[in-house]
Amino acid sequence: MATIHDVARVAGVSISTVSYALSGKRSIADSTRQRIDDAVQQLGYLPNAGARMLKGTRTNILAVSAPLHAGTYAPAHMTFVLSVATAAREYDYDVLLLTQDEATSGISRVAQSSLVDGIILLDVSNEDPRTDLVRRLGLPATVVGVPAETDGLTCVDLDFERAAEMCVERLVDLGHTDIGLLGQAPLVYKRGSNFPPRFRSAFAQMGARLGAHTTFAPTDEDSASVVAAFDRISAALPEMTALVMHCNEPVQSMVLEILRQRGIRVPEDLSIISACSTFDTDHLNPPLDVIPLPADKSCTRAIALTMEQLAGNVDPHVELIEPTYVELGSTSSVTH
Amino acid sequence: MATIHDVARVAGVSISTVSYALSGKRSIADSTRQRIDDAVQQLGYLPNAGARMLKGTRTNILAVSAPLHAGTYAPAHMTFVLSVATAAREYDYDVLLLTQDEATSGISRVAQSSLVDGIILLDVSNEDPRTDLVRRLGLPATVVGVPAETDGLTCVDLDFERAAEMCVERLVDLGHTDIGLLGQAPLVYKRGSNFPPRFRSAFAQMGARLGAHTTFAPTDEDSASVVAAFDRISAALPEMTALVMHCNEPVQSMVLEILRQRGIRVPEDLSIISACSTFDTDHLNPPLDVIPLPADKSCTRAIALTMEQLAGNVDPHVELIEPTYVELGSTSSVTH
DNA sequence: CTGAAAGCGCTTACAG
DNA sequence: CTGAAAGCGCTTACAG
Repeated sequence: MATIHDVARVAGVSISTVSYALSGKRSIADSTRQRIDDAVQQLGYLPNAGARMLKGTRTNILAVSAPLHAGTYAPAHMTFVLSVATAAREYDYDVLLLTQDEATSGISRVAQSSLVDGIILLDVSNEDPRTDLVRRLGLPATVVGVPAETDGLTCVDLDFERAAEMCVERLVDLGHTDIGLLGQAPLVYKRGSNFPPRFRSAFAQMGARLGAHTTFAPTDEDSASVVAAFDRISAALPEMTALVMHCNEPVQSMVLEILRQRGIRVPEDLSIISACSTFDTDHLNPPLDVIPLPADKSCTRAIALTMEQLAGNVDPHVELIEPTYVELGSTSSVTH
Repeated sequence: MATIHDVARVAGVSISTVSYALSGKRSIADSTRQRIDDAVQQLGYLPNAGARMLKGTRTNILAVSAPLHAGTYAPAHMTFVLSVATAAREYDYDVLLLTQDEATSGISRVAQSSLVDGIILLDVSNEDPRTDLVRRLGLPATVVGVPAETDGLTCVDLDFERAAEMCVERLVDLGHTDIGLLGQAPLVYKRGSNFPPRFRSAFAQMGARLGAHTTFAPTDEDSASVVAAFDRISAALPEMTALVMHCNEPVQSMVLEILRQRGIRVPEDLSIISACSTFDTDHLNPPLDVIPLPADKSCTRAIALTMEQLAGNVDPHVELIEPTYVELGSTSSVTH
């Protein structure tokens, strides 16, 4: 690989001039800059990453801690990881992947060996050991999600409470009074995962406030569980005219299949909203009204907040992204 | 962060002794080693990554190039990325994630800046620009998959041809003579993706060799497409008694749903084999005989082969993993 | 068994 | 506008 010395030799200048020309940290004569640029081009020169790191300024690497919890929907998870990587590149940062057990233990390792400048935590639960770790290490970090204790942390997430409220408000506006909520895997609620319970309780509270009857059932991803959960909701709410689904895409498909089999029409017999889906719902049959979970927006923001911290602007806070409602025709007013 | 100088001071030795004690590259008096270990422990010392890189030996980072092609099943893709990361850690390597457009362009960048010691290519297609890139750069690399031209490359993959043959052999052994093959998304075959056509043609050839009638249909992931594809196969093969599914898990579920609706029993009316599934099929209803696509095995092997190259043993070749057949009761002999 | 010193490839005061 | 030099934190011949 070409070094800065090679470039300097070819351009006929000193290495410090090359360095300054590349960083733009002091003015360079046009002719000199031209010769340096040519030499860089000709040699395919790129500064040695190790040397840059060693000089102490920046490694230009971010760690992304991405444990894959049971019950987490892999495609959604993947979307977040990819979004982080893509957003990081906008700031000339690369992303180091910490998964499985290393998702926690790797944090100290990469921090203490000065391999990374900061870290992004994905899929945090309420009591997540990783939050204490980043607090203690004091390295720039942003949490995607909202753990139980946010003191000293920078967090960004969709406003799940608001999303739940928007669902209930819309349906009540349309005249619905009996509204079901189909949730994620039971395990997800038990594990102390954060956003599903947040959504669930905001949903129940808003229902109570607006005088609607609501009920909730979690479900695993297999079709037997989905049928059982749907039946539980129907039994608890015999007059149900609307269903909010805060569950993974395969489960949403299965529900639509069940409705088809039973001759329940959407939205004539049942209004449906897909809440916080990572993926488009317009290829579903029928397409579903949706409040998207904007992975790219969360991750872009998470990276921006981390860059802020790297610039020295440390200001721990929780940033909630306002949900948007997308109408695709799966809700209608109740016809008595 | 503590440096090697801090450790040396606390232990009362020189930095070279610390370095040798840590690397084990020369013998150290027990008492000295003890004091060094204590100091390391006490200070939480970990060698600076940049300094290690700069010394030129190793960065201990591997890049994983993981473009997410349209039509690629994200959970499967995710499994491969995670498996690579986990396998790399066994050799004390971290993984840098290159995705999207950077999956290709990032390769030169990280290689030329000496950020990584080697690279793993995921999801390669027949004519993949990344293969030429790694050939040209000459850096240690392993391809998971088999591109059209493998000269000078180290590749590892499941033996898809053999897997297809095993499916046909087993079914013919059981007396089946009319066997359908449900494939992946049409796009996948058009794009020049590698393993789906490999599977498909080996399937057809083995069918012809053993005197079975076979037919093939690709399908997208939505239920309308799946129904259409299944109907096409049924129409082409009215006497069909066996179906091989080389498609994503959601599609497999949909097929089983179709069969249920139509009263087609598995395996009494139709024997089914799930080919090259990344995930378990035992939660399906019914569980399906399967030839698993062993992501962990491929990735573990890919990492091992890359480590070999790093050790100087460069020996480009294609390594095919022997498929295994797992019986779960979804196939039976034909009863005339 | 241990230490002093060179050098990896950069960045950035310090000098002119 | 440009250059010579120190130093980041290691590893590894070279010496003893």
